[in-house]
Amino acid sequence: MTEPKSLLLKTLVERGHFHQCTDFEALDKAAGEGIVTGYIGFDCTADSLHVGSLVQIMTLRRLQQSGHKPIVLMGGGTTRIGDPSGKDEARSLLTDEKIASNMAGIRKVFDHYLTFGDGPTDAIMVNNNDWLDGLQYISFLRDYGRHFSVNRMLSFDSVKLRLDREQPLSFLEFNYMILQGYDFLELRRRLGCTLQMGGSDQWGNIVNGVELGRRAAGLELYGFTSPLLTTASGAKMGKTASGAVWLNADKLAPFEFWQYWRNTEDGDVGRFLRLFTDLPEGEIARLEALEGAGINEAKKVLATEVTALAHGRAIADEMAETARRVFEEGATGEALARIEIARPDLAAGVGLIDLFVRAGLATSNGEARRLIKGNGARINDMAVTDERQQAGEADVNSDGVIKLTAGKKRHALIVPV
RNA sequence: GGAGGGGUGGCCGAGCGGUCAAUGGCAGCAGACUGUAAAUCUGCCGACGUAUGUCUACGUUGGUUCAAAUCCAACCCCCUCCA
Repeated sequence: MTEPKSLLLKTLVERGHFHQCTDFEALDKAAGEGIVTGYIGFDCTADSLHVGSLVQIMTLRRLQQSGHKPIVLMGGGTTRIGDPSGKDEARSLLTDEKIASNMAGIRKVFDHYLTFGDGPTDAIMVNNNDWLDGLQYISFLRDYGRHFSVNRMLSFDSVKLRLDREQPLSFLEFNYMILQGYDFLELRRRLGCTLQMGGSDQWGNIVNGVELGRRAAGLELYGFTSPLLTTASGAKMGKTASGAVWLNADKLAPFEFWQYWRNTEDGDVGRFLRLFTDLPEGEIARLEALEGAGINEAKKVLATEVTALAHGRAIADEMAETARRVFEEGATGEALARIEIARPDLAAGVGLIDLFVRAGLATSNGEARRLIKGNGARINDMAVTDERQQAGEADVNSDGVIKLTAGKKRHALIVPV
């Protein structure tokens, strides 16, 4: 690999997005000469995207920032099949209605990261169901199926993994890579798209598309992958107590989102700042160099910057301020989860176990009980020692709420109404 | 179609008539230590219940037995080999 000359590849390499490329020099040249249209496909398996997809989203953002045109490909059609990559077994099939509603949820995420419109470098969103749904089986097989060798397909990791583990792989799923390859060709024809990007687990699928373009239509297409993201200690990213770290505010409260980034491991701070924020390199280098407890400042910047992209600057600042009040002053903060409770109920006394469950700090009575037994539960910052303890009106503090805490970091406010 | 193997908690994976809510690992939660970090150590980790307890769970449905994740039958699904 030579030093990239184009702004696009320079940016992607510098920001840590680069893992592999089918033809680095050629893509570099193309990006230096004109607008490159590139796409990344997204599954519609959930009604939001989570941080696992954030590298991909940011890759599209970098593409646009570098003066090129991003396409968000919604896998409306391919989701009806299910990508076998990285899956031990077949996912259950989703209904078409579910896919449609998932797609609507995902669309909202992208508005925060890309500028959509009709201009030359404006982002557009397309759905591969538009062309996959109407495919004629026989003619499709004759035109494109002949370019795929089963011998080769069997050697792909996504397939091999299943076979090696003696896990079933249905013919339906086996076709996924063919259709994804076909998507690329179709996007080239419809929109002049010459670049497909994705996570490194998509390498095989992407290469298929590039090769199909060459074999079936003599086209020169490029593939580019980003590293799969794990934390410095090797864990997969994106999990919290309450589940995946979603990018939609209605799936994960912005405060939790901010907290997720605030709790980044030390060794990841620099890498994440490059990947997930727009901060200039100099600023990142400065933050990254902080040592010991000082690195916490960098984590706050990281959390606020990432939240600003996902939820807007105003909300991000509010979350930073809430966190400061809650953690550094021990106060209650506006943005904590608020759960309402009827005043008469409260007057009669409510069991704390019940309250923790209602507040979402425990998923079952048993879990709340365990939390209390393990000294992890607090009410208004006082440890709860008796699981039969009740909360009453006397527990409402000067802010007019009852503050519940689970562990050190999870808080909720009970508001009498 | 034939022969053999298999389906266990979020995942991996033991158990192969009672002592099984089910060993162990991963993931998760809490406590200690810290910096709202990592690593480490400790405890917890199906639901309900203050609790001796009750209920639900080992592919599905029946059966044998005082007693079944464990035995039997049928069915469903998967894998391997043969045709």
